[in-house]
Amino acid sequence: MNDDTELELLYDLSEVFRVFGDTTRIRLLSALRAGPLCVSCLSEELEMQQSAVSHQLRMLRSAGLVRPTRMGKNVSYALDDEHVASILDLGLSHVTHRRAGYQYKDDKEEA
Amino acid sequence: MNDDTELELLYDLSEVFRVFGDTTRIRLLSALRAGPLCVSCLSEELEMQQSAVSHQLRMLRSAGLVRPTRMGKNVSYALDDEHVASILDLGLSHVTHRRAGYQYKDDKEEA
DNA sequence: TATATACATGAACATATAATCATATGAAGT
DNA sequence: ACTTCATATGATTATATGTTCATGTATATA
Repeated sequence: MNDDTELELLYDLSEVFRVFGDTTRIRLLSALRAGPLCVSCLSEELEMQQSAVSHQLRMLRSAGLVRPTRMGKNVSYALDDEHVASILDLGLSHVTHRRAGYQYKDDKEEA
Repeated sequence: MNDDTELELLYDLSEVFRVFGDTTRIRLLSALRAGPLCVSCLSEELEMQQSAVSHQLRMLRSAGLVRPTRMGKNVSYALDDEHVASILDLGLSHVTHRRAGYQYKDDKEEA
């Protein structure tokens, strides 16, 4: 793998994480962990406007993290990939580990 | 765990991913995977201004992803946590898996 | 102490991004 | 065909974010 390919890979990598790196999208993914849900259900669950939810679902779709299935009038969304759940889990374990008391020497209060 | 705590957890989670979700920071983390490096080395490696690198290292520090150690005039940065490498790896495996030919029905060309 | 080197940081600016509003599309029922 | 319900999407706007420039701080060395 040459430097250029590696760079592209890193670009893709940061793009994936960027998609995970938003509160609304994380909440959507988290809600879908329990199983597929339609847009209006997600909208109620997060107490957000349907439009906002749809916009974010679109991003998740483009990133290949969720998959839509039409069910009559509704569209049901599901996590697309085992990786998605794994990444969520690993992130969670990191966060909870840090919460559990592990502290850093400085920068604790930084922006 | 009540809903409030869960919500906070998800906020923290998205924050962690947000930090990973930038090209410069991913490149920094990736460079540090091979071992600790000082700021000027990272600056050269990424071919970016020292100031930009420092700003991003500050974010990585605040997030607890890297740890600085002063070595004389230089400051050496290292990945702070095993989790960091794991998360990078898992993200990479997701990206490479998708690259390897798995394609989605639509949304392939979306923004 | 004066100077140089390495790094950090505040301010400013340009760009990216998420929510909202209005509206379009699409499916189901009358 | 018309209406209703569910979802998608374009445009707009407010905010967030990354880089640059200028400058501050810290360490080493003459």
